[in-house]
Order: sequence, then structure tokens, then C-alpha cells
Amino acid sequence: MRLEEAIKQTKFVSQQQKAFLNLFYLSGLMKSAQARFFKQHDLSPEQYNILRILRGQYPNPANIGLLQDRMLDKMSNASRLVEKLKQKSLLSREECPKDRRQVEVLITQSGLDLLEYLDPAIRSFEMDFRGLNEEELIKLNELLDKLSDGFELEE
Amino acid sequence: MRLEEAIKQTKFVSQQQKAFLNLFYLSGLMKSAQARFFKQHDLSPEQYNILRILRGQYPNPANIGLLQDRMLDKMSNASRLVEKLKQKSLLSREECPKDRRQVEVLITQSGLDLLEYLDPAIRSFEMDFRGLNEEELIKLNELLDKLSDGFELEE
DNA sequence: ATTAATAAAATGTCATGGCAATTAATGTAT
DNA sequence: ATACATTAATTGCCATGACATTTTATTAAT
Repeated sequence: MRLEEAIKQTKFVSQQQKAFLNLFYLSGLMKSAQARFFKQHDLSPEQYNILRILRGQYPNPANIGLLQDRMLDKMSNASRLVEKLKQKSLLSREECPKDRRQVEVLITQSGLDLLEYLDPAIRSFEMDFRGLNEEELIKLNELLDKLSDGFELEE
Repeated sequence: MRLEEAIKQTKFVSQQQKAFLNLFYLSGLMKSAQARFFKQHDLSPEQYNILRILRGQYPNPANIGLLQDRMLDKMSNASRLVEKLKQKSLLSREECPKDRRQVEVLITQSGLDLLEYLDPAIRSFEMDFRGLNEEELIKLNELLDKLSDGFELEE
């Protein structure tokens, strides 16, 4: 469903305003679709994000700071997410011998298995972008990149 | 800051995947910038959304259902947001005489004053899209619309 | 070597989002 | 007219996000 229909508003004061609302709206749609999907597997999108990063590092461990650095949402609490995932045995967390302030987080085999199991569904999820052809996707990424550039100062 | 730099990842399996992450990433940037702005005025973005809708209806009242319908995020709890705004005297809430299940929510003068006071800042906020020219904005909206169309089934 | 500064992670608090359950009022069917 | 279904709004619960504070370990300064 498109923005106009969703918020019952057909006129916008500018293309800027519409783009602004449109981005929020679409990201909300995506976010809730994503949350619904992960919930079936007793994961949150943020937890999945952590596991993905850990798989990327595997077989090296990651510390909390590295996770926070690479997460899409920097503000989510990596410590607590790691704790949740540990309870599900999807990762291990151990004190780092070199620097006991730090912690070594490593994805477990069952974590790797879960990711592998989810992979096809994730790919088909990203296919929700099938509405756009390759050229359009490239254009979209280009436009989004330009916009992200505008946020350098304030973050 | 761009996606690649933010998540320290330069390669993506597809343009789809990158677009997916890019959208999440940018909307997150926008969301936190927006939240930071509204916080200065002791409002949340959702509370502001409610006030905007009420101004659109003014001088007619709105009921909770109508607010929920028009909100960007359908799932936020309109009842509770209205209660918060009432405590700040930015709106009034009264039992509807025609149907006592419903409620008549009306923006107050001080609510209208606040919105008017915020208007210029909001407009300049939307100007954060100034990185794109008119043609690019139209293209972006077109692409976002196409993508939103893909979500009809599941929402 | 002791003290202060910095750094990493964990914890506490509060607002919000996502849903389920509840309450109260209205509509509908027999 | 009474019982049942539906609708509107509120409330409660739990997970998450945002942010400040605390704890513990390491590094730097004198």
C-alpha cells in the first residue's frame, strides 16, 4: 500500500516532504515485515544483525565494541543482545585474556546452522525489492547514498 | 555518513541487499535526528504526528480511530499518545455525545501555537533532502512508491 | 608506585512499540 | 426485549531503544 493511501493524504507541500514521509513509511513497512518474519524463529532483527556480523568474523571472535560499530542501529544495546543470544546458545561470550575489560563473542555451531537455515528465506525477503529492476535499484542506492551524505554532521 | 562507512562493509551480495540495508540505515539516521529535534520541545515524533493530523482536521475533532488511520506508524498507541498530549494541554479529549464509545480529540490553541512555532524548523528539517534536486526527488518518490506497492499483501 | 584518566562492558531507568486482553457502548438477530 | 456480536477505546505486559551511570580493567602521569 502506498503512502497516500496509508495516511489518507494526497497532497504534499513539496517533493521533499513527500520523500521524507515516504522513506519513513516504507522503512516502517519493511521493519514490521522483518520483525514478523524473525519472530517466527524467536529472533529480533537486531539479534539477527549480531549473528550476521559474527558469521562475518568467524572463526575470529568479536568484542562488543566491534559489534556496536557494525550494527545497523548503533544505539541498540549490544551487551544485552549478546546476553539474549547466549541464553539461546547461539553464541558464546568469554573474557578476553589479553584485556580483561573486553569480551570475546563467538558464534556457535548452532548459531551458524540457524543462519544457514534462514539464508534462503532472507534472500527471498530481499527479493521484496523485486518491484525494481537492476537499473532502478542502482539509482535508488545512489539517491540514498546522496541523502546519507547529508547527515554527516549531526551523527 | 554512508552505509558502507557506517557498517564497515563494502561489498553486498546484490543491489537488492544493499538497497534494503540502505533504506533501513537512512531511515534510522532520519529517525534519530528527528527524535533529537523534537526532544528539545518535549515532544516525540509520534506525538508531533498526532498534532499534525489534528491541525489538519481543525476545527473538527478526531476520534482515536481516525488518528490511528492516518498515523505514519499505525501500531503506535494513539490512546496513550493522546493522553500524553492532553497532560501538556496541547489537545482536549471529550466523550462523543453521539456515540459514547468514541472520543472527540481536538487540538487546543496552545497546540496550534506550538505547531506554528515549529513550522519553520520542520521545513528546514525536510530541507535535509536538499542533497537531491527536484528531478531526483521525484525519481526517489517514484521508486519508493513502487516498493511500497510490493507490501500490499502482508500488511 | 600510587593516583588519576581513559576505555570496555554492564546495568538501571524511562519512554515507546507490539500485541493481547479488557471494558464499555452500540448494533443485530430472533 | 434479551442475548449475542461487533466496535471503540483503554489497559497491561514484555521487548526494545535511548541514554546515563556504574563497575572493572588498563594506561598515563608524576
